[in-house]
Amino acid sequence: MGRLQNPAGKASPAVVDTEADDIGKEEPRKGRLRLDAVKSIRKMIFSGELAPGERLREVALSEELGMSRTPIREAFRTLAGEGLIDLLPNRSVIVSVPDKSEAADVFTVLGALEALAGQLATQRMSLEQIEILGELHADLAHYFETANRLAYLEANRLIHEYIVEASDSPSLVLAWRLLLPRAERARHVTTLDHDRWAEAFQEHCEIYAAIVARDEARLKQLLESHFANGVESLKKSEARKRATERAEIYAGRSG
Amino acid sequence: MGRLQNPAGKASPAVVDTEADDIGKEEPRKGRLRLDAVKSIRKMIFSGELAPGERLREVALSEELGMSRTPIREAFRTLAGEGLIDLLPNRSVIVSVPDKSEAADVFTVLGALEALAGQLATQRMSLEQIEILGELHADLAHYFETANRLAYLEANRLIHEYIVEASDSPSLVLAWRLLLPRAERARHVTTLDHDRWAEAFQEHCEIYAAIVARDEARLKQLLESHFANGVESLKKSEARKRATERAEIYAGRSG
DNA sequence: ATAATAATTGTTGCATGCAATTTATCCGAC
DNA sequence: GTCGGATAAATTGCATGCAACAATTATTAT
Repeated sequence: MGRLQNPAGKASPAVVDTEADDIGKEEPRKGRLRLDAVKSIRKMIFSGELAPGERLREVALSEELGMSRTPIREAFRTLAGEGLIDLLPNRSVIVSVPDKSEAADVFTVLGALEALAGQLATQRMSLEQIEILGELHADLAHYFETANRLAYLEANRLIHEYIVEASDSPSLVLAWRLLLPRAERARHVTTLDHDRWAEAFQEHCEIYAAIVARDEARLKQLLESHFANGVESLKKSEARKRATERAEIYAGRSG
Repeated sequence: MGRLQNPAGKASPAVVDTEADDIGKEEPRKGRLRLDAVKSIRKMIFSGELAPGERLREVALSEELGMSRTPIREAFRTLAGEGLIDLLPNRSVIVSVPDKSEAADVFTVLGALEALAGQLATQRMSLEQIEILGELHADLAHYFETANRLAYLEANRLIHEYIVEASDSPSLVLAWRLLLPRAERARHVTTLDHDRWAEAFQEHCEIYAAIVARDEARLKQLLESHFANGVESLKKSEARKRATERAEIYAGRSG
């Protein structure tokens, strides 16, 4: 098993393709093994392949991802910073177990952050930026009308990201980026029902209008309620899901 | 926050690994080298020993801190997550250069976070927690009256931390802790003049009163203005400092 | 002398080995 | 049969070595 170097060796098929560059701002040039590890492990957590509370062993992951333990270890530090895994002293690292209310929690905090982002952005956005946002909003509208759920969610994320970055507040962007993976994880376990979808889109239209009008106070309020409504919908969805799970248990289904 | 059991019943705050808050240990214990590195490097950045933009070389740091490159490298990942350093692809790591308005920026965001924390805390705090907060506030008052500036700042930090943790919102705590080092760095370059000190203490008294009264709306407003006032004072202080520096340059002083 | 290029040095990225510590297994006592 | 302790296996933390990449200096051509 003594693998020497792995130069240019795409020999390992287990590596997932790395297309989206969600979080890192480092250019994925050469030393990308660590970043690949971060993305792969994050994906595993989102997909549920790694269950909450599950132990992450360095050797197992390194073999699965076709790299040595070092980049895995370093990826752990990054993921720990995102709160996706917990580093226990001399013991294994485990996938953090999301509190049952984590989804609501993270959206609440994101709501506060984006409300502030909206305030700052209305003051600081250039006309070009508002124009770009208009295009993004048009995309969103298109995906809503064509009922393209996945594309809509991506456009939605882009808009929120754009507003946050337009706040021109490095700390705000930093904190927002930190929480984003958790929100994504939360989103992966919930579903967007159609009523909420329509409502959310309507809210987005108002948000866009408030930005164009540079109505700071209104935008803040809109963003706050946008997230609060999302949390509400989420809680309902969760309650429904729990009820379904209970029903399955009673029906004798185990998996 | 995603932790399984709380080991040995130590009612530790809701934070995961990040960095354990032990006080200085000279003995090269085991399993803590990485955390020591994080703390040491952070301190160097705060103290200015490592200037913004300065390159961090792994070997130099490892020799200075008496450890190998590995824990240094891992510490870099953590610090990069905090935004204190920037990781360039295959090049050196550099101390991130704080934007000249970073202090105001980070305090603005912290203000929004703590305003939310206050809202949540008023709903969720137990009577015991309020009692503990009362003790912390009494400490603060004592240090204010005895004009013990350093102890006051520490007590101040403890109170804010306690409120944040009392929010019982893992995401909020996570984001807050992320920004804290930046705020500390900002604080290290500013001074608290006496007028602002008195004003801030007065605000703290009102904050405490609002918590006892569980007046959510008022607390939120108080915290917001508490931070806004802090930012204001900061900007004035910065302007003063810049003026002084200019004067020194004209006077021919270089150090 | 200057500019382009090649050799050299320095630094980061990754792999691997070893020691320390934790976790798991087995055996005996109650 | 269950609990407790000693031993063995597994796993993490750290150190170190090697190769790739970047920066720097030396060399050569114009």
